[in-house]
Amino acid sequence: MSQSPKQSAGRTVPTSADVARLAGVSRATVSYVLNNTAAVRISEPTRRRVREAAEELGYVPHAAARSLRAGHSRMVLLPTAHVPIGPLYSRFFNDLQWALRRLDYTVVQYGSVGLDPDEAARAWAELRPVAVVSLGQVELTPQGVELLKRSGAKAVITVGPQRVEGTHALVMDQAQVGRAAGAHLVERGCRTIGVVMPEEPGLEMFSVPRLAGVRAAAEAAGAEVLPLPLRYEEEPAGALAGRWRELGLDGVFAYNDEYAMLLMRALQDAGIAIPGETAVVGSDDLVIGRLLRPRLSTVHIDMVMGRELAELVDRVVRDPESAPERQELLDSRVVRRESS
Amino acid sequence: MSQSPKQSAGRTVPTSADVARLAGVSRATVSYVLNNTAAVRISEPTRRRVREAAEELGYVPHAAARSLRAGHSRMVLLPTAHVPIGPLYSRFFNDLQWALRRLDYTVVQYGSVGLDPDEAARAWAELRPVAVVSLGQVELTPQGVELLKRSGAKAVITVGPQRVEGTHALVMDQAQVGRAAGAHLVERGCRTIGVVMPEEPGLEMFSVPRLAGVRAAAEAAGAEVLPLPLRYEEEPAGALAGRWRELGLDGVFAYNDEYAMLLMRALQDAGIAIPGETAVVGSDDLVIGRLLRPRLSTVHIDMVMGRELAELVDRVVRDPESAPERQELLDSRVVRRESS
DNA sequence: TTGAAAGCGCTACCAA
DNA sequence: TTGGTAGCGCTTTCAA
Repeated sequence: MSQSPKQSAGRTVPTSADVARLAGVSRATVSYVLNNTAAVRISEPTRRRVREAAEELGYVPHAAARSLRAGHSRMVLLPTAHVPIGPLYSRFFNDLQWALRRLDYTVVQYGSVGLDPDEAARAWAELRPVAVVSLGQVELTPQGVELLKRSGAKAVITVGPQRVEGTHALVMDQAQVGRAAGAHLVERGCRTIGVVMPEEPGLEMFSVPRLAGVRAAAEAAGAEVLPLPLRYEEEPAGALAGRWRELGLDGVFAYNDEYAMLLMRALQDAGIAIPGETAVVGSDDLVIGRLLRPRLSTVHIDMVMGRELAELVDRVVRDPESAPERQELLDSRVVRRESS
Repeated sequence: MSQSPKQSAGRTVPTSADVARLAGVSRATVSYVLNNTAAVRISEPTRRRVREAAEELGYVPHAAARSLRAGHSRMVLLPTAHVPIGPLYSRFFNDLQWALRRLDYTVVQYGSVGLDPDEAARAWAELRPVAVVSLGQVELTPQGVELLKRSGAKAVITVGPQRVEGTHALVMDQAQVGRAAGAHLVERGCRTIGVVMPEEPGLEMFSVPRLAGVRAAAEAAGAEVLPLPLRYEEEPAGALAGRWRELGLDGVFAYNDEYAMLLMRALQDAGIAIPGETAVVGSDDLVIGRLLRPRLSTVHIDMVMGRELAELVDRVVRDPESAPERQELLDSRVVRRESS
């Protein structure tokens, strides 16, 4: 057995035992001092010696060892996939992380692109997170939830359009966004309404319920709805605009402001008058929506704040029974500008 | 109560010992079977018994215990902050994660907003990652690097505008972007060039070198450069446009296409002719840059691919001496459209 | 072919 | 006020 002292810079990673040795105390004392354990009182000179030794060695506690010993971690795992979800979502995401860290959780995003739902759940479970907060970018099955809970997760929370068995669900009723847009278009007199469906993968979770919402609102008023698959590029937008008149649409809900901008530009280039010939409504109320002319009408979405969600996570971790299983958290309203 | 009490709340997380007991073998055998250890041969019936037991219990290995025992992990840590860096970066980021997982690393993003550089490095070190890849969103000091290496990180790689002592650096020379834009504007005849500097925090790492690049190109040709702080909102853009003529600018590099769009719209609303009175150049070659009229000229950036970086990470992990300490990885060129 | 047991780094209980 | 030490879940050496 070759005991090679071949650590990267020749030295080995310092442990609490090294600190104890250098300070001339026991490992227990080191632990007490560095964790400020309230139940034990250590003399000031000893404290100082321990601190100095730790400093000198560049000692950093080993999180895995600590949580192994403790039997639990404070890791909150956020599964992510690359879904170009826009500033709204990413702002929320950031707030959430910040708020969780303030509550003393270690927040870790786990990129799960290309894993199937059960593989993914297993990979997360290996890390033994105390909570998993799925923002709906990655699918979560009831089996996955069960596995996570079995491996110690106190809270499994989903934020998204769908309800998942066994989780605490923060429902974002995307259909509501579609209903708002649909109702608005109907009210503006539209009778045949197109709904842009992005072809980029990963957006179905949002686009499908939004379409359903438009449908509900439109059909209640006797208007027709036509889904319009579209890739986020100039060419397909131009092609769609090219056959616009044969589609006979007098209104369109364009998934979000970015797709709306793309389509609107293509329609204008094709000589379609907006809103005269076709009314256009986007969603998410992005800054860019105000840059084209006519200014884009949009659905403004009020999202739950990251801090609130962080508090929910904390509450569920402390007492899994304490929170409602399901909570609505999205509110939306149409901001009418000039394109509708 | 409709739930069977046995497997709901009070149950404990199954360990390899539980699997061993259920299968009627030792823990060692469980480990051999589940890890397909090549050095040991286990009979097929035993293998099956172990697998079935693991399945039945929903056993998931404990990553912390495993890496504690192994003395190392395969975790690659990517520090992140919320920097609205655009699709270019986020695409790269995603590719990197995917490629690293294919090389059997566990990729974890660690949100580090609001931590100072040394706190952050310490927090990362606690997780004992085998590699840290900093995409330049979070600052890394030489002390931080030293700490990480001391705690076992084999590779510390920075990707960004700056070189950091002790790391393998993949330099993205953002100044080059500025130089390209500056040279282009000078060539179009501009003599007094504005450079938009976003006021949103976190972008200085990109905006400052880009400004320096424009300066270099402009001053070589005897042109002047004026920094223009700007927040990403309609109002400040309008205000800037309002005092445009007194600034006497005949060209502007607008940081990126989004800021360029915002500014261009404000300038047009203020009656400034583009490119006649002022030429506008953005950066990053985003889709939206083609939606306004005139179409936006931009600096197209070719970034290194995530896969290449993943391979570099792997090489450095396996042999820290094997790779060059510094490598250029950004190439840029002006795409002239109509705004310049 | 399988089992017993040591030990990774840490904390918490109990003893001194 | 401090030290000794068991044991968290896992892998791996050595023995059977």
